[in-house]
Amino acid sequence: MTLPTAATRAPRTRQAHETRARILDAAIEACIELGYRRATMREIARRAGVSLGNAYYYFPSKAHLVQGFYARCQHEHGEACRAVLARERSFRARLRGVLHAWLDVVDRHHAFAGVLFQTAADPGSPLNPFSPESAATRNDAIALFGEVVTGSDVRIAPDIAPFLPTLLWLYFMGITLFWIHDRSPERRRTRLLVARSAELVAVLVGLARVPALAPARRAALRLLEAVVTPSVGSEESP
Amino acid sequence: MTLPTAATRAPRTRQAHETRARILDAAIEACIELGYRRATMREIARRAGVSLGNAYYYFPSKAHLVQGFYARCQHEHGEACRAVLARERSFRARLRGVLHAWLDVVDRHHAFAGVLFQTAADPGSPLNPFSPESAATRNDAIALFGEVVTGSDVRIAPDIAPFLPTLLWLYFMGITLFWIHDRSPERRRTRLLVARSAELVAVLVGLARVPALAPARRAALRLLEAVVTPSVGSEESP
DNA sequence: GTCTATAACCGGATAGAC
DNA sequence: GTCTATCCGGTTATAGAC
Repeated sequence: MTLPTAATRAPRTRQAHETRARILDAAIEACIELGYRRATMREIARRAGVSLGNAYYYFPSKAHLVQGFYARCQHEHGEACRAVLARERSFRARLRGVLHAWLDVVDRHHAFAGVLFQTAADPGSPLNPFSPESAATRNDAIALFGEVVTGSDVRIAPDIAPFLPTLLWLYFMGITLFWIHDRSPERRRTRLLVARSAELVAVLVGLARVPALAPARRAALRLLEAVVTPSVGSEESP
Repeated sequence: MTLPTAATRAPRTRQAHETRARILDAAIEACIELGYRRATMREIARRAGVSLGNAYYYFPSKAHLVQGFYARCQHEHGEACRAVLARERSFRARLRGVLHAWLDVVDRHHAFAGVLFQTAADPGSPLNPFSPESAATRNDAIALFGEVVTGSDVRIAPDIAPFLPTLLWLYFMGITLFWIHDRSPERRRTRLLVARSAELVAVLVGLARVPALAPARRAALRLLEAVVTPSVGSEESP
């Protein structure tokens, strides 16, 4: 999470690197403690023991600063998934496990996730999951869903296979979107959505190999070819 | 588009109503002309010939002001759809037509749609399509998709039918999200997405009635029951 | 009680000195 | 690389006019 990003100034000296890390840590801490709004740039700078201007020297905007927080969550998620993927063999269980692990990581930050997502929704923002700036992060996530598939016991229709990791990642984005808007106690609705939609996805992936469903598969493939570029090195397109 | 909303102060006198309309018109004009960012509240107030504070008397935030713009687009879309729905009978053509009509209406505003959407993405924003404040707007849109279904020649599986309008509306939201991020010339990718995904949706709706697919339909229904409240008076839930 | 205005406040972002 | 001073725009407080 202290890794320099294309969009932020890479520290040249050892001391600079530490300053940058201190600012980022202060930002994450302040966000958790105060929420996004009250974690003002001034407050973050104060906690880091630097001036406001100095914080902006390292991070061109508040959004860039928050990107570090997201990266940390994704890192934690990756760790949590290792156990799941080592344990489960069925596609459905692997998919469910990975999604629930995500909720386990992010749920305690639900309160300010909305504002965070708001920043991410701007096509011009570096936090935007479709942006070039977040390509590395995105590809890691897509690769994770690749593992969900390859390590499992399902047989995938070969023409669908190259699109599946990206598709699952898009599905994951959808779940996250639902979670952000979920106001049920402890986000139980999202948990329910995960359980039931993972079930459905598993059924659909199985059905894709049934010969009688060729017309539907053809329609789906034509859609995918038009709009999703296949893995690996994959990337959602617009 | 000058209709008072729950979230904005309803004008009591005739003169107040005109002032409110003037502010809204100025806002829309400024947004189109200058883009969202440069359409500052001060500039909008200046164009409307009122003070800054007065603008805030009628619209509690810039987001509320922009909601009027969205409402105008939706109104235009409704008009454009009348011709489509009168002309087309096939489900696929009706769906495609309604979606293309939407793109026809909004595409010229693509440049600042991103920032607009950013406001809409905040769960706390009145522009948020899932918010209580936008229930009226949302229900109108869902009703439109109800018309797409009922006026068409398809037979819908009866257990799916009550969910279909809301599902199509969610699909429509997804298309809009894609459009916002679409950087291809003239948003051709979105047009392609509409054509191919409408095809797929039509095929799937047809398949829902095939008896051999009962397991998939059951999984889908369990998902819908958990997470989507059925029409009419429908509302996506969280 | 309904409307309008002026003067702040606050926080993200920038300029430019050291 | 670090600072101070400043800009700019969304938002709020509040006083007065109808």
